[in-house]
Amino acid sequence: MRNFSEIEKKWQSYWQEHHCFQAVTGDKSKTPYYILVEFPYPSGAGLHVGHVRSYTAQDVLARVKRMQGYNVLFPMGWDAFGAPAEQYAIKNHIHPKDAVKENIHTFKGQMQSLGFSFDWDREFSTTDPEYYKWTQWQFLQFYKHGMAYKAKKDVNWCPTCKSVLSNEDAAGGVCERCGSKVVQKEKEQWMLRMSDYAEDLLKGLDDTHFADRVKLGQINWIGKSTGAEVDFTVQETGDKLTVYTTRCDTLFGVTFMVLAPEHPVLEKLSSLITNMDEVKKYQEFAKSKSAFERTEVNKDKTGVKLEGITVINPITEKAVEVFISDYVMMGYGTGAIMAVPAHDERDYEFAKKFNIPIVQVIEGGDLSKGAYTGDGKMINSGFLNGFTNKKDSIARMLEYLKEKGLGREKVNYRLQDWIFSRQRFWGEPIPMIYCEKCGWQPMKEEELPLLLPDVAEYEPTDTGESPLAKITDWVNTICPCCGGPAKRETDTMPNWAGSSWYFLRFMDAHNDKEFASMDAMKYWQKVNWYNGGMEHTARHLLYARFWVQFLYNIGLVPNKEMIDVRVSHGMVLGPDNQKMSKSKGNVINPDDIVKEYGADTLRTYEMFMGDYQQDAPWSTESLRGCKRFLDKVERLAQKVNDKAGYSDSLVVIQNKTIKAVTDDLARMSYNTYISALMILANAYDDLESITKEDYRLLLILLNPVAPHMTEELNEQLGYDSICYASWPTYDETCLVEKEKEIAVQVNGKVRATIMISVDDNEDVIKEKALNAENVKRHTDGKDIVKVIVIKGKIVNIVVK
RNA sequence: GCCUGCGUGGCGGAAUUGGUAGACGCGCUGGACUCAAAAUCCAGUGUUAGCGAUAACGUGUCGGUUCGAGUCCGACCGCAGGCACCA
Repeated sequence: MRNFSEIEKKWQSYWQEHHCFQAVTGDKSKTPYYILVEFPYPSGAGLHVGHVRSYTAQDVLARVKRMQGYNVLFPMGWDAFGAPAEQYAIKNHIHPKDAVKENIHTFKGQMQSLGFSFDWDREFSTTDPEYYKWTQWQFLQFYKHGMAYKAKKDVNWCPTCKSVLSNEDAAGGVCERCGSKVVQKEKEQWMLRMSDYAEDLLKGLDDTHFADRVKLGQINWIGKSTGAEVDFTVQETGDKLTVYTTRCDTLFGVTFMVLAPEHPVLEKLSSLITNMDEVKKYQEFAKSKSAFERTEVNKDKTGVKLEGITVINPITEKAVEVFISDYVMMGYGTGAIMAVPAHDERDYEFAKKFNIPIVQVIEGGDLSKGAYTGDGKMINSGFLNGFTNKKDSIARMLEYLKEKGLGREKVNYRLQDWIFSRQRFWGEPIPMIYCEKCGWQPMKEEELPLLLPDVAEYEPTDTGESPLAKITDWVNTICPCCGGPAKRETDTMPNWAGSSWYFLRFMDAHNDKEFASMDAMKYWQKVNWYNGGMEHTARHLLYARFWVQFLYNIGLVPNKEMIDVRVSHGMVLGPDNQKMSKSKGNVINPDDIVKEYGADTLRTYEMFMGDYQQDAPWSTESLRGCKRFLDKVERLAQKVNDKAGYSDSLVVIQNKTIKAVTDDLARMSYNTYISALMILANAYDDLESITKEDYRLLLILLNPVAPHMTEELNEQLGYDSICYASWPTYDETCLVEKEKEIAVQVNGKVRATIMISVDDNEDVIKEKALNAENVKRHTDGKDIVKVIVIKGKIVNIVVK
């Protein structure tokens, strides 16, 4: 297309003026189909070629589905709260609101220049008060149903900047801004009881069609494990101390116990612990470490023995020593473990360091080299002696524990409650009020939204509180309960909040009575197809599913899972096969490509570059190849004759292409979709002339990926816009070629090819195969043992 | 360490249920058109040997199943991503 930028603008306006992509909620004449792509974070850097890849893939799907007669909902919006916008604003001395407005403008312009068929009538930003009103409203529902609570939690704290850091900003245990060592500081934070939903989130996966790798990501994150709780007794006081283990079969091998440094029982027992100073010092030491350091693997085990305390192993009734160590986490299980150094690597390391005895209870391995974690015959294990495998031993031990009341079966999840507070300005204010007299009180729902104040200062405070804390006018309010003086919560919600339900809002984006009406949600039902980045498949998806399941349980959404298919796209890497980054200087800007080659070329290339779910490097040379292909399609217009119907010689390849392309698109094989069209275009090019209908078929099949030029060429043929066309269907009977070349093998090696016709029976094919010149050379003088004929595919002759 | 994905020409990648490995595109080589260039078109292009027909080898490595393996099974090596002291 010589004037591609003009043509692209022309059709972009045409689509807008004719509302071609508007989804009408409630249209009963069509089947609804909801296609979603992750709404972007509108950063200052503008749209990335990676965005273009997933948006194009979904746009292709949306355009095909429309032609197939579906009522397609394909919306777009903005996920604009969060730290990057705040930091960008601080750095550039502008209000985050203005920064976001600017960035959205840029992003939207870029998207429109690429011709994506979004329904812009449903556009919103998570930062719009009309939207975050409902995010706040939903938080109140969590609170009212006992799902939100305040708890003391450690946060990453930079003592130099006096600021709370996200895990990303504290990566490597060092403050990103000033380079100081990050420590842990306790802060009261709002929490959502997501761990209550662990089992439902796991089971719910059965009702979805997520890609396997996505499902696995969810399963790993939830981290279900089945084991047992076993009660040990403190010898000196008789207090119960419970551990969690998945290996209760090794109870006879327990030689010590380890508690997390924060374990609450330490305070209770402090009068008995004779080296409490040392214990306190270790607790401080553990706390001074960042989450990063603490979870760093392969580091030396550290810890302190609790002098004056021993616990009784309920099975052996022997006393063992107790230690504290930071390799035991308070957040998982009971914060206490029974240590079996013979059969656990971490316990083994610890035992070696502190000279604790090691008792082998399973045969196998070489304990001078490390713990044996495999299966085997039980030894030194009382009533378990003679058991030959883990499974039976665990079952027997559990039975025994239950019988004697010493323990019980227990399921644990790694999934923890969701820390919902951020000490930031640029987020949804949490609509809670603290009154000295009445405690925490929710705001009245009718007073929502609680707007972010419009102020000049939003830099972080020295105390680690949100910048909102400085705005006394805003903070001071009255208690909704008693009417006395009270203060607002100054923390804001995390970035994940607004993105946990935005797909529901798209179903009914302008509703000012509800976050979305039940009628609208019942009409659209679910997101049929959701694409996004691999980096969001674990957390964003889990948060969104949790949010939806909660809304379902209180009767506000029609389905427990509101997303059916989830697929994650691969990254677009730089030409050097590295992740694109400014510092590497390998960033490709989509605007430059659109300007020089046109949107259709960029779209086609990004679909052609490789497997959609796999990373692929950028190549401007290959991009030019796609431009050449589109130019060739344009030149074919000169070959159009005035004959009616389709050319006879093209019927087979046309039907084959329709089938191939339709199947390819259904399985997201965009690169082979393009290649099939290249083959078709080459077949057209081989002919002297083609008919109008031949040509139009190619244009329609190509339209989803190259919508502008195909619309233009289609118009030149005198047809109505492809927006009103139907997706072509194929005729099974036209797929079979009358004549076909197949290979003939001798002992598995191809020796010749023969032409067969549809009417040939097996004997005829056999004869043709055996008579082929080169086949005879390889069979002469040999015994033919067997001739295998796979009809329409291959002949294999076995000789001796 | 665990989980997941991937290893195919000079390059990006095809091969949907085992059936002509390398579709399609890029690049490269030669040719046509042109005063010349660009664009376009034609031919060739896995490696080795041969003028050629053809032959041998060839999908990370080793082994297996099969008339037939890139595809299935077993062991291993390498790369990428995710989780990570989870008891």
